[in-house]
Amino acid sequence: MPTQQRKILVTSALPYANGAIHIGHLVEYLQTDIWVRFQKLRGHICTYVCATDAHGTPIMLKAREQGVTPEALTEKLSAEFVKDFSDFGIEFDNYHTTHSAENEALVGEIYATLRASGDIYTRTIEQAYDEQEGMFLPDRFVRGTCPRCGSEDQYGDACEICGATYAPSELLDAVSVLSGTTPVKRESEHYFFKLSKYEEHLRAWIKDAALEKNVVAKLEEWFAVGLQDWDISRDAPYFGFRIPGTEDKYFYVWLDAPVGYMASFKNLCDRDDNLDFDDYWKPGSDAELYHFIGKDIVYFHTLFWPAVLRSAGFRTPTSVHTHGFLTVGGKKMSKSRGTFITARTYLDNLNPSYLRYYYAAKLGPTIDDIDLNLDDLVARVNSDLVGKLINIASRCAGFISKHFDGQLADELPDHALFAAFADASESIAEHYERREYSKAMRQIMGLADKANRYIDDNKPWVMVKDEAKIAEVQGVCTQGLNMFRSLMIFLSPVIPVVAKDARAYLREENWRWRDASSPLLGTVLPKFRPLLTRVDADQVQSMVEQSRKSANPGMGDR
RNA sequence: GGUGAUGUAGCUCAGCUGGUUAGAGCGACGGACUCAUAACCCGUAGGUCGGUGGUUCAAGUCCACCCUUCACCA
Repeated sequence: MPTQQRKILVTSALPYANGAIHIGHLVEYLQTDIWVRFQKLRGHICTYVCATDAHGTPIMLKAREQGVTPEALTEKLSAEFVKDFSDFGIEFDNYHTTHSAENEALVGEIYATLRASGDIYTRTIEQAYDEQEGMFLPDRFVRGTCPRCGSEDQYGDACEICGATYAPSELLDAVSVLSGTTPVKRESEHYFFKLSKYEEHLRAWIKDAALEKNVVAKLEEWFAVGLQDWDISRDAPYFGFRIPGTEDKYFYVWLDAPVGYMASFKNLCDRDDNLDFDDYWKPGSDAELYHFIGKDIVYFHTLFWPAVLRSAGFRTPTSVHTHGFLTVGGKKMSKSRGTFITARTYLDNLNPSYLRYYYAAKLGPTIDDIDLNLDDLVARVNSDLVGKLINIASRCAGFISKHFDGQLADELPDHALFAAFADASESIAEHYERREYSKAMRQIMGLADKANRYIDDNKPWVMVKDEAKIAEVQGVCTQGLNMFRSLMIFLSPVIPVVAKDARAYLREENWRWRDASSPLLGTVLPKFRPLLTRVDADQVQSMVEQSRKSANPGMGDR
């Protein structure tokens, strides 16, 4: 049992407002949501905040392309994000945006402190400039021929064919993606953050944070090369916050994005009397702070962010939890294969509980990629969730309602068996705590097998025909339903909606983790209704078809 | 290209610091049961642990090279 109540602040990476949420994004939000729900179930004070990442050149250009303001674009997408997340049962305590008053104030405050500490300096750099559009071009907005292998139409930062990295100016026949004109080199003054100054602090922090070993290995590489100072400014036109004291310089989106974590929390604190911003963010805070992220943004969260926090006089994160990418059928998500599945397309076809369970069954604490195999999803959900777990309740419920007016026995016939479930609770909790969800799921399903075996061994359908043994049927089914109940409590962070329905069936108000260790007795239960239906492979197929069509709208025309 | 990962039964994955006949779940096959959303229970088969070479009394487990897949290179 938890010895004392912890204060925990958790974040997921902020979704970037230039496209829809897809099943790859969901790995992270589901991983985080499960962890947060688990902590709350354990009785800790756990706060989960997120926000829309609303700034930067891609958003500015996308808005321009659609003929709307960036504010309007990001607000529209934010609303979609919120709906998608909520329909997947992802329960934020607050969802905000980086384009907010709180964020602007915090970024300004942090910048002022950084400057005062002497951690900011300016330097003139040369960059690709589009004269027709009148703006500097991010590397990705310049395309041309790779100087090494000669592949055409490559991005300005790296060649997708041979993997070479270079500056946009090295590309042959470079053109601006925006205007199609040839970019010129132009000088501009940029603001830099002295990251190199924090190398020692970062090394110490990395040790304390106990980062995953592959993450540490990657960081070691970066240290070996030497930390470069960080360019935190961009020239106008740019959608973001203007740097105080300048006319046409803006904070780079990656500076204000992580500050968005703080801003979202601040926004929540302002209307929740039980939460105090400083209590969580001042140095020496006794609260825990965790960022869940994907492995693509390790750099920003394990180097820049802790260094900026340190320089700005805030506490640093307790740890950063990094996950891998999602592949579908062993390959990258692909629009033409129909495996680029948006959250909405999934929801239009399948129950979110399926995906929540499937991800949980595959997730561990490492940065390894996880694979979504659609046939495997069908098999696994049907077998584990419906075939064994819910089946326990389903096969006991009928006897209880038919022969005992729905009433559970007052005593369990097999205390030792129930104790085995209670005893497993700490080990399962440990797995959740360490984000070893796949291990937790395996252990839970092992117990489900045990429960089914118990029912099979005791054969209530045989006893029920024998007058002398009919009382035993009530006991056996009460035992069965209690095992089911404990397992549903263990699984409630993963499949909250199913758990809620199960709880309603059992006529209980709410569940805490420790409730799994004490049986429910004597209650009169309502008629049992199926808690989850099997996945139909046809539904999966139609989801894939739909994804393929919406990704290639013209293909059906011919 | 450099760096770091990854590759174990049809599928999805466990295998800690090298040590008896390599494990699980699902699927397949056989049997049993009929309470349950054709679910559940018992049993069987199935792997030269990516490849080659090496270190060792002993290697999925260490080393080298090659191949697959993936990420990072700010």
